[in-house]
Amino acid sequence: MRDGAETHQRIRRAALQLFVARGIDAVSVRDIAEAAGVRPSTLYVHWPSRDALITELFAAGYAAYGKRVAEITTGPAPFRARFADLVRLICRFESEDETLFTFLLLTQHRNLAHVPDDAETPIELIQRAVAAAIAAGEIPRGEPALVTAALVGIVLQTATFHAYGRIRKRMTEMTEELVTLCLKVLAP
Amino acid sequence: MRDGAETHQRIRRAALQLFVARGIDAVSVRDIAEAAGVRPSTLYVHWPSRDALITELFAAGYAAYGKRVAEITTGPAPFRARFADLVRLICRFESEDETLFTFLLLTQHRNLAHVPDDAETPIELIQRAVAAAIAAGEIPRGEPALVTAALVGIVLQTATFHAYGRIRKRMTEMTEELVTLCLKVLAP
DNA sequence: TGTACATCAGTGAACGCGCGTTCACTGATGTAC
DNA sequence: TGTACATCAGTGAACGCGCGTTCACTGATGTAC
Repeated sequence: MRDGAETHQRIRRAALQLFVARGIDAVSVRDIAEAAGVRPSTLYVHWPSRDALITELFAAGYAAYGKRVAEITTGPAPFRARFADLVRLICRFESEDETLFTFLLLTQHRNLAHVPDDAETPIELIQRAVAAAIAAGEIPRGEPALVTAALVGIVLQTATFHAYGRIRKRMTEMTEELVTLCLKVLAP
Repeated sequence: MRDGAETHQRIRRAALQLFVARGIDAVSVRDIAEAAGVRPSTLYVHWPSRDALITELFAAGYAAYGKRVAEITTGPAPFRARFADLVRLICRFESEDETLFTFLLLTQHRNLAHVPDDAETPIELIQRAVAAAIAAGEIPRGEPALVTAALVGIVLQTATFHAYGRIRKRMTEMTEELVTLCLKVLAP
């Protein structure tokens, strides 16, 4: 009955871990409360609803992530260098908080509707940078959306394989191999 | 009260469409029944449970798909030719039944646990072919799981973009551009 | 330092609701004679 | 062709359950004097 902020964090962590392990819909308020060592009603001291907790978890992770993606994609460096940095950022982000990254990765579709309209998605930022690089002749011609899908797909599918245990190596150990693979796609 | 087989199919179709549109967990037995024009209890004439319907939908699609993937990946042609054919197969499969393909694509994680153990997943088949091609010196050296993730990621992320309306072109219109992108990854 | 009070994180018991599911039943269709 | 019966896809009403959520209450902590 004392440190509300500490309890708040404990519930967030418990919820995140359960969501990643079982999928959001398979986790009840009672499950989260039990894992956090509180009673179900305590969640309503900190959030107005189960959904608000989910949205907060997603929005918080997504905001931090999107901001750093925006800084890199809109920078002044050549496109290939920027994209290589982006891959490194994603791998670092994954290693810093694997649970949060996996949560964002596996629940992106369900939650993207909650992202404010004015905040552009990382995908949109990347696609715009790809389109600009194609227009400037920096990288080979191609449908921008398709090239973006290919680049993003290489990285996210690897992260997915990693999340499901199909790849045991840590993302940070594969960073440069991923960069190489992406640069191959961008080769003339 | 007559043609059971026709009703069976109508329920399958209704369920598939709702699952793709809203996500499996957001669709109730009552929703499916209403969309199929029957009463909820009718579903239990055709399946023992809601879960059995889901598993059947997934297993049926997955079996047909997996079989064709197995034929191509284990064929005698050079690896690059086989993989190009695989990309063409996936694009054709997507066009033949977009709803079924999207269902398999978006629910793969949830459902892969239901696939019988002796049936190898398409991913495993592809990864084994990749590993063999690397060992034979057909394609550049690299971690087989990572190369597989890159190749699969290019195709599936494109399909995901398409499923979410980010790419308007049909998959069959992008087949050869996808093949080209994948072959770039496999370039020496 | 000791007492009285305010605050507010956390609780316990209960709520209404929609869910998946059951089962005795109906009645249209196919079959036998 | 007409009648009696068997089949079985589909129904209607009801079930128990677990869910998210509410709210009056508790009691440890911080503050005022």
